[in-house]
Amino acid sequence: MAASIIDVARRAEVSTATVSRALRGLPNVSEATRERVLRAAEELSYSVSPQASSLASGRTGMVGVVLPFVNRWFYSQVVAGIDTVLRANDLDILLYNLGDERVHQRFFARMPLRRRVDALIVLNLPLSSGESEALASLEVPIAVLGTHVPGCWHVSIDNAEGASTAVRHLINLGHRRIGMITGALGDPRGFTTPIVRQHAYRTVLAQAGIPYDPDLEAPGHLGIEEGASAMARLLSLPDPPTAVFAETDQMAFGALRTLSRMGLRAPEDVSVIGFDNHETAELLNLTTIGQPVAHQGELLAQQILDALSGASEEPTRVVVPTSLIVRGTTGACTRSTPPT
Amino acid sequence: MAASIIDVARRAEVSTATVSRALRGLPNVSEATRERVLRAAEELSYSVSPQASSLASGRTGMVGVVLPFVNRWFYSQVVAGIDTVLRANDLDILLYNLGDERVHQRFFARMPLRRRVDALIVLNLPLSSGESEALASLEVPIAVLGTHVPGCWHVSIDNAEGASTAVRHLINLGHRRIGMITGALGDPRGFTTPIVRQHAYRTVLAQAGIPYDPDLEAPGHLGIEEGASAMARLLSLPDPPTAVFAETDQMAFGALRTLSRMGLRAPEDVSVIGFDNHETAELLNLTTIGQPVAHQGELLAQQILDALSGASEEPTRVVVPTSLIVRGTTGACTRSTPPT
DNA sequence: TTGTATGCGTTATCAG
DNA sequence: CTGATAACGCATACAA
Repeated sequence: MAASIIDVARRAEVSTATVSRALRGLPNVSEATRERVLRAAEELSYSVSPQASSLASGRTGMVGVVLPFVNRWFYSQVVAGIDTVLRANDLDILLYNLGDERVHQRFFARMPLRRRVDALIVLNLPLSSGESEALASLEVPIAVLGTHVPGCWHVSIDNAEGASTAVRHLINLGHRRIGMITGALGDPRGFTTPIVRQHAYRTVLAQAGIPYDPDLEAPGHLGIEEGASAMARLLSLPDPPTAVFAETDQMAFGALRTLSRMGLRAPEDVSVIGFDNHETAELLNLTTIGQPVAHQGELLAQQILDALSGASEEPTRVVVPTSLIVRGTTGACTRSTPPT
Repeated sequence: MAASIIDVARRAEVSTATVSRALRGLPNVSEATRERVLRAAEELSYSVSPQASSLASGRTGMVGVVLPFVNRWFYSQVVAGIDTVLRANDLDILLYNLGDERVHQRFFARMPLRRRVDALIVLNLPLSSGESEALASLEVPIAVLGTHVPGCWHVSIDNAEGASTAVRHLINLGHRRIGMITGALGDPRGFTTPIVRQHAYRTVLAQAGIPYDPDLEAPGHLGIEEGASAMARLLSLPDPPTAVFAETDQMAFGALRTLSRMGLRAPEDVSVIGFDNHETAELLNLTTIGQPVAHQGELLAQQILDALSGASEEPTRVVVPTSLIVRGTTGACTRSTPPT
């Protein structure tokens, strides 16, 4: 049996209260007794029971991290960022991977982290209002990545800005016939990012006086395969685009694969730009919109720390900048546009 | 304040013991009272306090997952596999990312999951004997991926077999001058996988009667960049290899990049084979040795369930098969070998 | 089948 | 600065 606080108290010849204080570094303990307690604890290789401690103090020392896909590059990167900061403050991560729709349902039905965590970090999950309320009912600070939820701390990138930059980059290169490979627009859970990026695409084209052509929007549903087939569809148009903006790098990868399989090259035949700066983007020399991924995780964790320490009363919102990363898949338009 | 078991007991007009039994589905409760209890709990939106429950029962409902890098494809994939199985059994994942050496040290110094978890899953972490003992002292079932630890459950692939298959594939294609890009051999923590794969490479060459040439072994230290420079070194040899086995797909990616930047092609100029079947391997058409990644996570989780349920007394070991996945980067040797 | 009573290991509130 | 003691919320052995 592991030693308990009582054993330590006996050995140090003090009360359990004093042991508790000494071990937690509270101020009102004389150096002499603190020494004695620490030694006794050491000798018994004592460690506090988190459960008992939580039960008595109300704090759990754990932060729940809820996300849709642990196994995707973006999310695993964010988790790593969160971990860095939380670990340094002795907070543990309780992971909830809600990729599967049924798991998602079950999660909100049973609320397994009720009373389990001191705070919550939610990554890019579209939440119904009922679900938001359910989370709020946990009465712990919540930091959200992506979607904004009232009363929550918030970190995100400016998707409209990033997407606009991407499309403008293509326009600046002389392209006028610009396609977009969109993704996850039809997902029943209603992720908002795809919508925002698509809207920016349309807006920038309109601002540039380029007429809207629905054929140039190829829905892809995320994923490499989907990006590939979307690109194939664009290329089969009577008047195919000279440049393509893919909503995510993943889809851009698929687009590039289609190009190379058809014997076409980027940017000579078609310029391609993605979004995310996925780790593979550099490998494939893909021009893209970069966002600091792990850093967003660190920011979320920092917000949690602020909330927990009471350093900041009001939840803050921080928008991190994206940046255009020009690599080899975008170039000047060489084909002329058709007559309007 | 959240409702406690006492509130439920009062409302259902039974004792707290009965509430506890009814809620956990224990057999010796009449249907009528169970109904009443469930209803009362529902009306009060009651949920048990995990801390109190743990304290009283000794079980925590959590499994610790300790790994070196959450943000790498391989590990995030394994975690997803683990999550699938554990989640289905209402076990939570407590994540410990020990990538940083200092974090690693601190982890073993403080053993933060002592009393926190019912079981432990360790992914590919090379452990000193002291560290193994420290984990064993937690007195919970442990499942280990990769390295074998006495007394622990165990899942792994046959690295020697896989690497041998890779090298034999090249030999069968007529290659005799075969290089290897090795990785992480010098890591102070002493991962064993690199050593095993390298050993297999040497053994197979010897068996084929191909003389050993140390120049053909290019240390790369994992990572795309390292793979790229390792390949550059191999190509700069007076008598460069006609085929290269990269210890991991990541390093193979770097090798491919070097080739394409130098205007060379795979397999026409140099055949390249990797190991892992990383998600990007298909995209780059890389021939590789595939291993079921998420599945290994599921197996680990299943072992933990077996251990926890007492279904199996003795820890089991399972070795999952690898498979040669032939894609486009390996082909018949066209260049003749030099005179021995 | 149900209730009673005790223990689980701390923290925190008082009093000293 | 230190000690006694009441929570904390539940599980379980035992009794009924």
